[in-house]
Amino acid sequence: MVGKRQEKREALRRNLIGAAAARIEEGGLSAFRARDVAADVGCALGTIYTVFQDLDDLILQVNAETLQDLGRSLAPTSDVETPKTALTALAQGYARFAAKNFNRWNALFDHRMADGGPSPDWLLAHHSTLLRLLERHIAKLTPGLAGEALTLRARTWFAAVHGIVSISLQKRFLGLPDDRLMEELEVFVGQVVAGSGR
Amino acid sequence: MVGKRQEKREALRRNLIGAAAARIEEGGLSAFRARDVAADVGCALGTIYTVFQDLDDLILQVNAETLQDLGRSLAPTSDVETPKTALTALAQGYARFAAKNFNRWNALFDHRMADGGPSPDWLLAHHSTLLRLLERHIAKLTPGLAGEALTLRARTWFAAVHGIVSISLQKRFLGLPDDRLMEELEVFVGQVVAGSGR
DNA sequence: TGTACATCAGTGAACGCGCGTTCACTGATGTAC
DNA sequence: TGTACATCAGTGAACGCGCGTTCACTGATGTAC
Repeated sequence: MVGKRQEKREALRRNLIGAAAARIEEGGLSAFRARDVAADVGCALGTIYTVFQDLDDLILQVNAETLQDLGRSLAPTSDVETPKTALTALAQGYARFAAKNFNRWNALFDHRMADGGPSPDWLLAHHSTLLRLLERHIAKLTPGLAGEALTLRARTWFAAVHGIVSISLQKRFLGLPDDRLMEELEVFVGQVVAGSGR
Repeated sequence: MVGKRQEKREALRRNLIGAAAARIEEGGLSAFRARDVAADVGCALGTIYTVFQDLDDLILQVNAETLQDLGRSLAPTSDVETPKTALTALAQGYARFAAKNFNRWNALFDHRMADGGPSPDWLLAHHSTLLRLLERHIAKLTPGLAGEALTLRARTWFAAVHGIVSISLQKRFLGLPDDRLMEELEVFVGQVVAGSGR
């Protein structure tokens, strides 16, 4: 049976990604070690390198999964709502996901390619998918906007919300208090929506 | 002369911070090495540790300087302008500073305390000073807002602008194209200002 | 079904390098008389 | 002003550790006949 080997391989791969995700969530990217993942999965250190090119590769796989999880947790934003309701729900859903999966979510932004180059295309595609969730509602809000300009506006919108969530959650310096975050997001979205009607 | 020793000491300290800032600006925090700084200044490796507690300490000093530079470059925002003009100028000024001092600016947010703890108070104080630049104009915009609530709103405002600038400049994934950043900031500030009039 | 051989997933000790930090030392600067 | 001594800034070779990655090996799985 040829398929059995492949099945085992695939299971190993999933286990490694799962263990890596758990480790990243536990201690953040900076405390992430190949040896820990191997120990968690119960395989030899070298085994990781028979499945992934290097540690960076493994981290990218984890990030891809995180993006998919994020997408799933934002999905129930249907068309029937007003743009304001929908955009508020998306912003707050993003904040909730970030808070619940803090270190994995951070890894999305902390991780830099070893050569300093851009992320691989397949990862960028995940991002675009998520941005399209926003575009729908922003288009309703500002009917004149379409194509390139709409995509750009969605990016700006995401970036602003991300900034608010990000500064709030890494309490390092000027963090917003946690309990106020949801409130601030609602006010913020309300302001931008109110100011967009032209 | 006792003062002469202290003078030399102070000069060495400034040289080290200057060289460190240059190195950070050149290659980013992740490529920052004690040996490089020592070589640039022309002193021994160990000398760094006679002036600073450890490398972290030196990095914090560089960050403090960066914050001061940022403050200076934003300062010419006088009271006579409308809130919209002033807030647009501040947002675009922030973007300009970030673009010109990209790696030093990044270091402000990339750097984590070794023990995972918060930044020292004297560094937080620098942040607060900068936030006060915003408060002035936001207060004019929304007269009902004061005290704690005003500070919070200023933080949210800063975080949103920071997010837009940050996602744009680290081109990694969904970066806004550089030349559109200033434009997007203007539109964005316009929207929030328009939506704040209550 | 059984035997001999080939392939390849998985192993883990060892390599190699980078780099922050230390510490015994030295030479310059300051003090006492 | 000059000499002897004390202090302390500055030195840089060496330490120590962490950790990603490799590679010669082994044992399990699959194939041929």
